[in-house]
Amino acid sequence: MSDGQLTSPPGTHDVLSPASRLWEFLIGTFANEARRYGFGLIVSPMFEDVAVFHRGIGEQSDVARKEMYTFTDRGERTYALRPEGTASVVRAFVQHNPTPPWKAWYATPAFRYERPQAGRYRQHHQVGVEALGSDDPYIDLEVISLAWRFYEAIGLRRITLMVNSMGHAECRAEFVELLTAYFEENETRLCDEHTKVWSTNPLRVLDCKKDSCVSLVQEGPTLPASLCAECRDHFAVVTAGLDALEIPWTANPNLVRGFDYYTRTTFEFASDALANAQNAIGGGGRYDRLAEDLGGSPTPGVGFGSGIERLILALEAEESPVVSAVREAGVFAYVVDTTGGLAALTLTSSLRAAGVSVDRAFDRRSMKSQLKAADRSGARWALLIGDQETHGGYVTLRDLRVGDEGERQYQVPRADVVAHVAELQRKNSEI
RNA sequence: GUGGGCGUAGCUCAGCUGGUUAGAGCGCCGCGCUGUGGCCGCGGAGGUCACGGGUUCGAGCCCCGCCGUCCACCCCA
Repeated sequence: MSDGQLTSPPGTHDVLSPASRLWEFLIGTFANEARRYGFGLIVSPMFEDVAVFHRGIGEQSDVARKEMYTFTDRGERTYALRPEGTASVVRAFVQHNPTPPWKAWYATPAFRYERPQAGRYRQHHQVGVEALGSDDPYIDLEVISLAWRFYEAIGLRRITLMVNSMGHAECRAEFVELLTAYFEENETRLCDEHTKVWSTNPLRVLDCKKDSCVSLVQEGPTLPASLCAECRDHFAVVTAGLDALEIPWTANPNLVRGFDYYTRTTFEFASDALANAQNAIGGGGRYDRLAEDLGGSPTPGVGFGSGIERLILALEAEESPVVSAVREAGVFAYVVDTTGGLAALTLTSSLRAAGVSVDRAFDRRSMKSQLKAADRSGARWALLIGDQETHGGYVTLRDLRVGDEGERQYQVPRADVVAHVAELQRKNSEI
């Protein structure tokens, strides 16, 4: 529609109910899980001084080079919409200097200017956690296990966890040196693309999918071989911990991820149900230099983020029963009032105060029409109030999911209705 | 940034080699049933055929452009 109709910008989407119920479920489940692990919610600005991201994710990263939404405000300050979650959380940590270990979770949009396609959008959404102030590998394990338990809780089954260690700054630098020397010697064996651009970010070649790069990388220096004893030990504790928690994992020495801030532990979760290239549903790692790079005192950290849109794609691809179950959940009761609407006003108010989820009709529609709306709402019960009920001082309860006409309706005194329906809802939720 | 497919009703789509009032299913509203949803029957509302040009006696259909969308590459959530 380019006929003047205003629409959402390219690569962005409106999520309406009932599809958004899945979002409520995912974010709500993540919030519960994060609280259970002792993480507190952080709400921070969706835009930051562009330096936060340049110094954070690295100026040579693809995201910083070509995908950032940068703008200048009226005060001539240069900002960028956040392309990912970690850098701004660490900026907030540096600014407020909370007592470590500091554990924060978030749910936020993230913005990247790129061509939209399956599972990739210009505005997508992530839930995630960051833990700052400890380099203990057991805190890496808290982050990874939180992610794993979260995926279990939302019903994902076909998830693969890949782990790797980048080493600390010296190991990493040494590896990059070895890699650079190796590529210089064998430049002709790189794929066409990387022959031109490999030197800006040699690590990128590691996850190139072209045959030429793949075979070259296989024969070249490896990250594990470049790790110092301390980094090797750190990684060994992480993998042993995964085994102790019975979380299946595979080592992937070529897993480097897109942001430059990673040190030591890196990991990524992929869905086996997603066939396309966008099968990563979450990932993260350790970033022991990031706080320092953003002007704070040296503070190690580890975190992870997961894309909500990707989680939904993965659940759908698995044909998870969770998807339909969550989408079909509606209100529990629906008030049908053919006496004008005042009775529905007071009854819905009392029911809601008692914790019952209830909807009603408006516009003085016919009973037939209101019942139709009740049916559509997904409500289990219709609460009928007509002239008979008003005069008799009762409400008729109609079970909308019973087929047998004789068994589906009964009357409850007006004074008892709220308690009665609240009880029905309580029993229903036990099932 | 590069390349390809597709834009017809709220949704999913049909529309023959260009031919006169543009169709279906689902959804929506109403009626059959002056107090009762889901099934059934009947009726109704809803479309400048994305947009702008062009060719033609005539364009939803052909050509050009443009926007959007989907998909692939790069890379990621």
